[in-house]
Amino acid sequence: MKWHDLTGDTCPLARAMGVVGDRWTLLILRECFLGVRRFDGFQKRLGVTRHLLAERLKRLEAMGVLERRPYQERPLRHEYRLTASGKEFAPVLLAMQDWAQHNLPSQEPAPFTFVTRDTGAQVDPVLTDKTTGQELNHKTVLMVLSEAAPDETIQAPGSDPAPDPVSDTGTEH
Amino acid sequence: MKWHDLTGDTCPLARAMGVVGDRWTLLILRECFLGVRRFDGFQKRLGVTRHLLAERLKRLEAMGVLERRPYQERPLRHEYRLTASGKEFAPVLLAMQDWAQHNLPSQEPAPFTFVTRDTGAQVDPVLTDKTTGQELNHKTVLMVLSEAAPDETIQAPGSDPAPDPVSDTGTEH
DNA sequence: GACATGAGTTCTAATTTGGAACTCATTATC
DNA sequence: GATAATGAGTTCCAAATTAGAACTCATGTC
Repeated sequence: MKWHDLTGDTCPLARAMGVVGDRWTLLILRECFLGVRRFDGFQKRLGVTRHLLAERLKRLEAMGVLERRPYQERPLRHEYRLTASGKEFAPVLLAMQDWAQHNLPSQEPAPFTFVTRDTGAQVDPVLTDKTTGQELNHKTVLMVLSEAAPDETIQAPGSDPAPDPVSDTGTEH
Repeated sequence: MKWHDLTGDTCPLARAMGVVGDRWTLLILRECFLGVRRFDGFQKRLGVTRHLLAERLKRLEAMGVLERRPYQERPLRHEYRLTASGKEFAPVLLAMQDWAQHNLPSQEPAPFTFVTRDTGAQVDPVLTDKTTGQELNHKTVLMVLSEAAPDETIQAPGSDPAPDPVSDTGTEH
């Protein structure tokens, strides 16, 4: 499977991987949210090679996540900014940061935080349902195949049929 | 920069990239949430090479996201299950799926959906603050460097100093 | 004139990924 | 009893991607 097969996949997560499925792209977006806009700004802060950075910025632009716009002429220079689509990526970054902070601990504190714009307080993110307000996590939400053909249903063959996908099946709590 | 430098980074997002920063790992986790647990199950559904799959599963286990446990002896066989840490990844997957569905559209419908376990209704995710209930997005949240040294502050040199990192600075709305 | 800045591009070498075949233990089939 | 089939990898080579460094080009500064 090639990289670009992913961007046309029917699975939204696979399409997302076609955009941010590498070690650098999400970090580039992190920098965007921190206010970085220029090529050398990204390059110096991330340490990514100029080659790859150019590649990634081009792809993010092609995907509509960033836009390239001139900030001066003579010589002509462009900067990269988040589009509306790029800005909507903020919750993903927040959720990912929160997960990593809780599950991939580090000695050092994180080099940045998310604060609310009005009060400046640090945020404590939780995913909820827009209509019911219910918290969304592995205990409350189930991922289901939409109309899978019978032979496409997932099963653990043998003695453990049709498990509840997310919950445990075994004897442990 | 090497792959494994990321897993020790002070930035949680960089550490997260050390785990899911490639095209396959997130899709492997997707399959886990759909109930897949066995090597050949992942391999057949994803089309990933056995070589890489073995690599990735090993890494997810090493990172504490999956655990490998025997489900039979003679011959000894193991299955892969989400750990508590892995299950906590659900909101990230949900946020990512939601973003991709809205921002990387496709002709075809998604092959799966997230529904609530109690009512079976499709979820409509939104990230909120646990204490205030405020919606968290690019309009309400700011990403700030924690105690950056003066020379480390990010700035667009020249005529556009200290921009509000996330909002627009230009004349457009 | 020599050096600096900003945004890339080009080149080669190292690493990672893809594809396919191979292993090994055990069970099922002819 | 020999021959597949299953499940979970491993091994090998070719192809693609990434890293690292140097180079370009237009302008601006000392």
